[in-house]
Amino acid sequence: VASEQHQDGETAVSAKPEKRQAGRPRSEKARMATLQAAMRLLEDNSVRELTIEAIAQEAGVGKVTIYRWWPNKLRLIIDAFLEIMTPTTSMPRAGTKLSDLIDHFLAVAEEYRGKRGQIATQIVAEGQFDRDTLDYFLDAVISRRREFAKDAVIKAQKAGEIRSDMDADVLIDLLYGPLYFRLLIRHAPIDESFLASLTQSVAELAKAAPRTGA
Amino acid sequence: VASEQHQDGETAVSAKPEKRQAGRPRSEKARMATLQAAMRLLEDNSVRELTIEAIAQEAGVGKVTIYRWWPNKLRLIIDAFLEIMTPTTSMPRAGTKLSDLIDHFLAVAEEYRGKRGQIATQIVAEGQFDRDTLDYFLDAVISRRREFAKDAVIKAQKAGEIRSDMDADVLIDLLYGPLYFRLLIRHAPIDESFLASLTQSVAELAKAAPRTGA
Amino acid sequence: VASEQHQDGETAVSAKPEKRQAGRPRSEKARMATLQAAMRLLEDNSVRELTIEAIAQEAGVGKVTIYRWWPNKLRLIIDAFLEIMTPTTSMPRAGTKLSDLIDHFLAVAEEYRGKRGQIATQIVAEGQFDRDTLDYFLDAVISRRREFAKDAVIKAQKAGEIRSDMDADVLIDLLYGPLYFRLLIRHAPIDESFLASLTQSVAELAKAAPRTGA
Amino acid sequence: VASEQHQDGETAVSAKPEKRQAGRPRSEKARMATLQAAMRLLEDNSVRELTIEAIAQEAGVGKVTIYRWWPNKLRLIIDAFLEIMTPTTSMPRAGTKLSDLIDHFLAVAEEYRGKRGQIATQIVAEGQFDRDTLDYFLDAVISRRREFAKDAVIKAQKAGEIRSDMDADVLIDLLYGPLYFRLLIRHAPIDESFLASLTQSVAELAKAAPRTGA
DNA sequence: GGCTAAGCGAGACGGTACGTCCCGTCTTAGG
DNA sequence: CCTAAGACGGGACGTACCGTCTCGCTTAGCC
Repeated sequence: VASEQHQDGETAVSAKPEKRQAGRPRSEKARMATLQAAMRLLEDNSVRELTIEAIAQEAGVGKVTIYRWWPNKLRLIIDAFLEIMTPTTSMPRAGTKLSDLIDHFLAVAEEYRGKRGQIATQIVAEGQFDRDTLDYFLDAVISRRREFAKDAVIKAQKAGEIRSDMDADVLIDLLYGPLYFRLLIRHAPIDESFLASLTQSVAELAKAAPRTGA
Repeated sequence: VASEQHQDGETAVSAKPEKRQAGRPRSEKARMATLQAAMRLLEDNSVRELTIEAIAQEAGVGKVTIYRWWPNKLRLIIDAFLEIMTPTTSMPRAGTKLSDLIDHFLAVAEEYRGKRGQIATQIVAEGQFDRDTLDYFLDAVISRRREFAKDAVIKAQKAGEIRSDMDADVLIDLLYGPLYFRLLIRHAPIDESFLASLTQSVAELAKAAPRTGA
Repeated sequence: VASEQHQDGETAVSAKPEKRQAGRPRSEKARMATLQAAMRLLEDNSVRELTIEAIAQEAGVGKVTIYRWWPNKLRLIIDAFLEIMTPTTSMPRAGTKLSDLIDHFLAVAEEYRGKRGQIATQIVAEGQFDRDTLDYFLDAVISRRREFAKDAVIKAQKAGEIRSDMDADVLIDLLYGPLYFRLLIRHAPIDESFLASLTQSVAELAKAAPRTGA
Repeated sequence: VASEQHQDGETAVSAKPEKRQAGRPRSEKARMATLQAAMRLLEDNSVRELTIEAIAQEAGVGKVTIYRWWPNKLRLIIDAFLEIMTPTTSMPRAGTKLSDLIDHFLAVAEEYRGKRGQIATQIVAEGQFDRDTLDYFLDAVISRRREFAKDAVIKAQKAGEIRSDMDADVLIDLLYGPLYFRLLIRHAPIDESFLASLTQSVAELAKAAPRTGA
């Protein structure tokens, strides 16, 4: 998916279309084995508990091979998360209806209630200690959804479905914020009644006629 | 604040009011030195970078002394966070006004925009890998505020300030969720305009007349 | 037996026959409990494995009490060795016969083939790293026997039982040296045949007529 | 010299003459640095005082590297003792003369009166608490000399230089026992007069005509 | 088809922190 | 003033991973 790797510094438009590099090419087999080993180990271990050493062992791959292609554990895990785990919540086409936004949110929420949410949560947690990691995850996961959502909001505003004095970012945060809040703080469950109440509130807010005297 | 320590198992009503325990009593000096050393080191290091060894060194305290009184690094850091850093956001008396709730929220948000928020955020992050840690932080920090907030909401509902068909928990999550969301994901700043927009939205939602046809 | 303790500096002839010192007197009970605990633990542990902490625990005695009366582990163990274990090889009266010397040697050898020898051996071993310990053991155990042995040799020389050009110290070393050698190096067993062969050789050497042309 | 290391279990005749093992080979540089650091530290510290940590530090080597190749401190020290310190007392060819045996003994005694003897002595001392250590030292140092000595004795017996009813082991113990005795117990010095008296006695004993009526 | 160069597995390397053990000292209250 | 209990500062232990470094061996494209 997004693994451009961390060693080539020639992203720029090089003269020839394909530089042709000498030597043995990267082993796709090793790459997949590594990603799969990581996911397999994530079944029973937290992101924190995983070690590069254990992944290399499990994958039957040398540690150096891992370090050659990923700068650190988290990048590898995020790649695994993306490549192997996330074909699901792929973006629908943004409709003009408020309900499209909410439907997508509910799909995400549903998915994140399980193992996947746990891992995403742990990636965000680790990201607190490594800005690059957080940014990478943001780019790869959060931003994509956000762009879709923002698109949807703006279209809906144009269509008169959502009142136009509403900040799109804040509206989206009002939807996703409480979800992540409960995922991370775990002070209360993410159950049907919570999701219903939340989406209803946001919908109501979005639809409300612009206050006249504001 | 809440550090009852992790070793005594006789909280029950023992025979005599004060059992009087043998041996040299815990050194309050060592305890404070440790907490202060932790905070001092947190100025320049992330929670992750802190090591028990460095704290012990900085505090002029034996490692064992630390392990005797705190089960792990995080508990120590949370205690430091509570004891030394948090006299600030102490609870006001819950008024009956919606604005009391929002004022308190703004105070918390203000405080969390700086160093303190970073630390809280890192504690929550570490909590993802240790349930006990998360619970401890929840109990000591989140729950207190939440109880106050919930109290305020309910009083306001009785006073007719907030419409009564609103789930108090969800309302509070709508307020705090987006704040934590931005603190943790950092996809957008926590600035005046965000806080204004957010509080206004929540206020509007809270005040709105119950929908008739729901 | 020999525990003069390491703190009082008033061995000198003080004015009054019994100075009468203030405060609670030393607890003989604690002293014996300590020595006995040490010996009990020596049944199953090497001198090295013993810790002051474990001895204090086993004896139901405070660590400080031990440190008050013995400067270190080894002194305590030697005292225990002397007081509780060694009434056996107490000195016979030195006879004038060579056979008295050899009989005593055989008694010592017999005793040292078991647990006791092991402990003595370990004390000597620890003594390699603490001159005081070695000296204390020397004074208390080795020297006593040596004095007896030397006495016996000299008497025997005067009586014409042992030839007079023989250095008494070397003769004794020829007897005890091989015994300690095998105890410490364990290259060969200390069995009947070894003891027979050794004592016979020494006896022969002691009796041999002085070489004429020396 | 004898450091076969403590991890390979395939000394047996494996299929191919040289198995060729994977991975980076052991660093001879690290090995020598470690042994030399150990010896350097032994100049000023007793065997007991040495710590693996200090050796690693001094050698500029990781602790794990040391643990990888030596099971404990003593094995490392013995290897250092052998490799770096002991080219000296290497075996002469065993002659048929009693004097060859005694000359060798005197060479050993001379060498052991200094630093080297101290270290050997401390190794034996530590060996009292770890059978493997003692055995390893025995094999590498004591046994070699003993074999030479025994060879010499037997040849001398065949040549009529030493009387044939003498147990070779006991004869050797009569020579070396007193030396080690004084080294370990330190009750008397190992000086010229002692060595002269000792060797003379043993020589006399060895030469003495077999007792007729034994 | 042989040459060159990078990728590969294995695993040793220097290093940092871990959590534990015991040292010898200290600080309580009680005897 | 001694005693039991036990907390204290300190230092070494042996272990776990880190990220780097050699090894000998593929595995490819280019000459």
